[in-house]
Amino acid sequence: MGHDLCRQGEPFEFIYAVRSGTFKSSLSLSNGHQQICAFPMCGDIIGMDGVASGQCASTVTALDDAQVCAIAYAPLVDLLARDPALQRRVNRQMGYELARGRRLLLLMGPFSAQERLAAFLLDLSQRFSAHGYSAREFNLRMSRIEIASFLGLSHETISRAFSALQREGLLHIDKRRVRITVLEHFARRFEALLRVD
Amino acid sequence: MGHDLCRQGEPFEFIYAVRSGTFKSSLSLSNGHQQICAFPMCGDIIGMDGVASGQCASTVTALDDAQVCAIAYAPLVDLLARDPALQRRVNRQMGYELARGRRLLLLMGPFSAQERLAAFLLDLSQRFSAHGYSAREFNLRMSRIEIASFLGLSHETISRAFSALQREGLLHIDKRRVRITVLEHFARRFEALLRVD
DNA sequence: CGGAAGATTGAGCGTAGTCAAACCGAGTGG
DNA sequence: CCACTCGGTTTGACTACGCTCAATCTTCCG
Repeated sequence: MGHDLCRQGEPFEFIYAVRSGTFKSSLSLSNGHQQICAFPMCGDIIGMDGVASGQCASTVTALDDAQVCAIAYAPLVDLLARDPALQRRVNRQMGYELARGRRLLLLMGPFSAQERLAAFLLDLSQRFSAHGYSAREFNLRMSRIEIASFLGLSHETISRAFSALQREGLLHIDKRRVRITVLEHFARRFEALLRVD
Repeated sequence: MGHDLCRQGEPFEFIYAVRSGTFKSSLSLSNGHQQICAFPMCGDIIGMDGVASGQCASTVTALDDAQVCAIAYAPLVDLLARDPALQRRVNRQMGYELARGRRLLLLMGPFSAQERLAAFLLDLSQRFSAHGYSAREFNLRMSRIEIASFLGLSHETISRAFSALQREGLLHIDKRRVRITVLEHFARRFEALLRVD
């Protein structure tokens, strides 16, 4: 918890398959600013973005107690050559990450603070439910500040957006506990955000 | 020119290596909004984001006369199994795309319109110069509206940002012709934007 | 108890969005 | 040749959303 799985700029050696827990991956710029660019969790692969440069492209920090499976990249490459099925799996995963990044980029465009936050919660909800947890009620592992950085907003705006969603009766928020009142309502209200075509 | 290389939702069959020309890849949402998420050009690989879902994840449109090398994906997979060097190359390219996406996401965060535009121009400049063209002077292949969509701004704001950069003497803009007055000044003024750590 | 970090809320301000008008160049057709 | 349209661009005026600064409150931990 709070520990770094890898740090931006370090030599790239491992990729990690997340088995449990939540992480944040962040980029820091030379001007001191820091931006969170993903919240990897169960089922995600961490570190693929270091393949190209040979350096870890981002710093990945655990937000809670987590378990990962570290996979040394160099042997993996050999293994891939001998196991086409595995290779296909790795390629698919990278394609998945790419597509997910695209979708996210989309969010940052012409959407209001409330819409961004709603889309973020919907995304979380879907990922939780894909792994057997409740889609309606869950604990956020990340602070308002981290959500803000991720969505390109200020943390005060995140706070206000939560309050606004609650005022509209769409969810109940208590600290980091989120309960979506009626998932169908919520999803219908914001479905256009993440659905393509 | 103006033709689609592939369309969002179509079965995924090919990836394309760009030999010349410029493209835009865009996502369209169910609410009708459209977002440009990349401007692939010479040296880039298009279509990797379809690997995971088996569908083209975005619509890719030529912005000028262009040449691409189409590579059928299914045979490529077999080939990769027999050619580890090529496989490594493909993985690197995907990692590169991933990292590039991350950097972009970063831009959408807490940066002003002028900074985003400048970063966009710097990125273009670097890509042009990497392929033997002038880093100081080039033609934009895309409209203000397309730049706006890409950067998550309105096209009027793009226009104003160009004017502002010109007023500051950093560049000269005439329709789609861009001349950066002193590349070093320009880069120093905005270097923090894309440089990590 | 005191200090620190997180969260919420308010007040004021500024940047960028929206709406609108005008201009320009390229096509098209009378 | 000129009139017309259409898409792209620029600029202005007004508005609004979100940022900044600030105060307050809670929780957590030393």
